[in-house]
Amino acid sequence: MINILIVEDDITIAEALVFALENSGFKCKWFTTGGEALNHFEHNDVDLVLLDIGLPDIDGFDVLRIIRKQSSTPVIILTARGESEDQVLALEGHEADDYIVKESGSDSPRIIIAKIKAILRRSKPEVKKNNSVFSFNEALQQLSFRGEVLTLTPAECKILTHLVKNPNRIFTRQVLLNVIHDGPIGSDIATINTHIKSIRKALAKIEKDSEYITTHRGLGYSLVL
Amino acid sequence: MINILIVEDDITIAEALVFALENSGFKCKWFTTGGEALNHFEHNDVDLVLLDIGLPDIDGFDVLRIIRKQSSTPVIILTARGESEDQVLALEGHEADDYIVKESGSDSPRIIIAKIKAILRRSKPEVKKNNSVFSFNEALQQLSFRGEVLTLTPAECKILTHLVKNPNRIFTRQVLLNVIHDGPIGSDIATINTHIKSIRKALAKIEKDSEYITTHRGLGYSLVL
DNA sequence: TTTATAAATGAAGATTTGATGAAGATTAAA
DNA sequence: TTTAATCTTCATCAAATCTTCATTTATAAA
Repeated sequence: MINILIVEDDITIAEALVFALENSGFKCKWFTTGGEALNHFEHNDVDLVLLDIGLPDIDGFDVLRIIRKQSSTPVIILTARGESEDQVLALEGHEADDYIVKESGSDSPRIIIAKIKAILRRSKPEVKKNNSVFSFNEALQQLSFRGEVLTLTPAECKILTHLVKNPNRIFTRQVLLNVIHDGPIGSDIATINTHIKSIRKALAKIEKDSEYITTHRGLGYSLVL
Repeated sequence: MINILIVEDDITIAEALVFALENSGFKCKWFTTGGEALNHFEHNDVDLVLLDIGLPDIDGFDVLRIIRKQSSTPVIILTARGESEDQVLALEGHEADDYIVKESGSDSPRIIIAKIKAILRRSKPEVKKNNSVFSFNEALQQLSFRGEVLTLTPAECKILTHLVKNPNRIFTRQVLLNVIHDGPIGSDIATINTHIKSIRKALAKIEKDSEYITTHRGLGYSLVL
């Protein structure tokens, strides 16, 4: 689930954005003032910010600066057509990741979504997750726990990655088995027990008695975060 | 030194770009055809590509696809005003990092440079650093390791060059096979095992037990720097 | 508390994957 | 054409990993 924070005081534009983004599977939070937006940003998990420059209370660039002080979350500036100076300022100031010119054209939402995807692709996943205990290095396909790289076998890594990406959800052994094997290969369900054991052992090597992986008797396993 | 590869058949635009970029401290290589550009890309250290879509020989998107096959080097699409479809295509296809609309306005170069800086900031900095262990002599097409020239066969050199240019990333044997062969020639995947063996042997001749090339069981190989 | 069931554990066997060395095939050079 | 270099294939070995299973421990219900 990717969370997008929208800061925009024009209701028409904001609602169009929210509509388009939620249709594309993003989760949106929309605020009309910089103050509310900053408050939300500081207390929630935000993956990307769409920021209008002309806000009623604070200057958009100040919002950007305050965000940058505490995080490297990608910020895309929303700017009205022709405000070229703003664009250059935001990008040159080593602050914004991109800008989008607000247009009424029908392609506009598609371009915005495409840009968001392009930027999220670039931004490092472990930076995005603020206080995450687990982090995943996409390039090396490595999971880290409390900053330390876990030495896991491929099957163990697949299981734990799945749990990390879907925390606080119970998965049956059958589902976890499917996570390991692409096809419908029939292995004994109990295999998962052994894998879970190994994963717990790997976690314990870094932090003893960490009970991140919970057993749900008769159901399966979950990762509590 | 940041190397930028420009692919643009319009001489006026290209020269303006080169002028602006070199004035900002970037080093530019300019080609008018996709073929020449790809050839240069495959044999040199390129940090970012500015790619025009309307090329005389190959379609710009094909160039982009071929680049993506072998590397994650940032690519910015250059597009003429109004070609909105192109923009969406390039970004949605999970390929380009951004696009720029070519304009004659005086702000245009400033925006381009600002965008380049913004993207380079996002793209992994570790790719550029720590490369003192390996160095590439462009003129002689030779790789050196700890100052000593490596005696490698062409295939081995291509593989290792690719790993050196993209360190700390896992490449499947299939991808590394594509690096050797331009076309889709079908060789046994296991061939790569043998090449890797030879490369390791060549490295060991200079530094024993250097574990630069890591095996990722079930996935592929990576170069750790 | 007792009992039945589920899960944890440890170890052994089966399977998969990669490393290695050598031989054959292909290509390029003399 | 001959020769040398290089690429590819293949068989074998070693190691990592996956799976199974018997045993012990924990849990929940009667």
